[in-house]
Amino acid sequence: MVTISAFARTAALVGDPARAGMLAVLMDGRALTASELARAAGVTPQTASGHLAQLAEAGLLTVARQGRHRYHRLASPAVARMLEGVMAVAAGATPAPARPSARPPGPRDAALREARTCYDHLAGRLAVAMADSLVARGAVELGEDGGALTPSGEEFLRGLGVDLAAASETNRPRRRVFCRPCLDWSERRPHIAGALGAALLATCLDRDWLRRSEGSRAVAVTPAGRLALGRAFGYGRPCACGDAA
Amino acid sequence: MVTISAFARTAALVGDPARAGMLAVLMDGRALTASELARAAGVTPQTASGHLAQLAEAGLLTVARQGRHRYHRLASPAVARMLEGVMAVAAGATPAPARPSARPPGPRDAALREARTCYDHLAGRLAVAMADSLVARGAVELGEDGGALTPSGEEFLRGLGVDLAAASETNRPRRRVFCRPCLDWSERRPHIAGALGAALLATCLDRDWLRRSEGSRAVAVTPAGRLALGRAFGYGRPCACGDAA
DNA sequence: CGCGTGCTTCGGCCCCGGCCGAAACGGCCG
DNA sequence: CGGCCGTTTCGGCCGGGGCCGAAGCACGCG
Repeated sequence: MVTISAFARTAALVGDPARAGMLAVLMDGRALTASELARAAGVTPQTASGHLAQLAEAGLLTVARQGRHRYHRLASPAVARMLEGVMAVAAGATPAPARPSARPPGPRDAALREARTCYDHLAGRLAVAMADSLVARGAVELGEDGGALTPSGEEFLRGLGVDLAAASETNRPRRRVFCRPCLDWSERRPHIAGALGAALLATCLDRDWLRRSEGSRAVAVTPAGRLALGRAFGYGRPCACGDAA
Repeated sequence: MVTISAFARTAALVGDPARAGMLAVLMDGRALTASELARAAGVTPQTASGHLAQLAEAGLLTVARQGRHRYHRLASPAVARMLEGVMAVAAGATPAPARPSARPPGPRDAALREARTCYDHLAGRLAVAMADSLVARGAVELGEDGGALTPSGEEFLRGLGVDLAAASETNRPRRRVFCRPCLDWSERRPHIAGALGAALLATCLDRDWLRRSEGSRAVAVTPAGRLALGRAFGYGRPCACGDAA
């Protein structure tokens, strides 16, 4: 039985601005050092240290000591899902009441909105466009609570070089159960998460269609990627994805 | 773009013990009055009123005025999913460090562990047994991130009188996308949520196999239910479900 | 071996936010 | 109309917890 106090404690850990900032940065699935996280959260190292100790103690983070650095990462996909859930609610909640002090979207934010990693899969305009394209061609079916890869989708993705067998291995079940919608907080529309989303991202990185940026969750589309993603998903064409959908 | 502050604010709303208690009670999907929620959270009505105002303002709750009562309920399935996510992390996090002051499981807790509602579907030992049985007979496939109803499962459930067409209507997509695992925080094993889970609960209530208890999330198994659920899912038999699975 | 660096611990400050008592508001009933 | 009850608003109290400066460890390197 989960006590109310443990329940509240877990949420409260996410509810502090400094800790929330750290967790948001860790959402891309990478492991970061305490100092990097301190900078990301805008606090001094000693404050960050306290926060990280709490998060680790509660099982939200795992730490790996390596030399004199300590690398922190999200402890499990369950933690990432929880954070996604909070983000989805936060996105749908207050439609920006009045915060003109918040910086207007800068160039770096633009890159993030275009394409970024979200724990272990892609997010941003590119990811939403891919999801739209896959749904439009009948390759996947997406609901609010789950999704499925159709036989024709299986064939299509195999043709693209996506390693579906490896994707299945990371999950128990046999087929069609590794597809899950994840509400994109910049686009406010779903993209594909789960093992299938991870496999898609892995494929894009393997084939050098996308490259991670240093020190950011943004990913850049290479020229080869622009060609391949354009052909496969209509990415980059004026209006392949339905704005009115 | 979801700002870090909105993200943290949302989590912080869940992170207060009094609000967490209210939200946990509302997880069964029912609408409750402010006084009921105050009692559930163990605070005075005026304190509860403040909390409820915050939750409504942030879009976590919707309120419906009815006479001199105000009924509060979770604003959307997204909110329920977020709370589920937090519960799952809280359950996996601290394996009861040392809290002997917490009451030992009483008879009421026993009923809750046996069978209860979880937003719009079943949870507890019964729900886990149903999920196990459905997986064992190949009716559904459950992964960590999603699930699917197989054709044979579709037939089996239709034979039980589950209204799959109505279940589909509540979700956009055409088929097989309304099945989702939900980690049971008393059993620590997955049960079936999503539209399919809701349809199963609706069927059990319709056929009077289960009855809601007044003022609690617990549900009671009727004699007819014991028979029907035993036949359909092996519920009640000594070891029909695999403990070693 | 001693310095620099990454990280943690300790102590004290201070503010945010939850809590309740008292009182006002509004619908309902007798 | 008067009393009642569910709910809200206001004001003041108070405690938990975040924050930082300073100091203490641990690790690696020259």
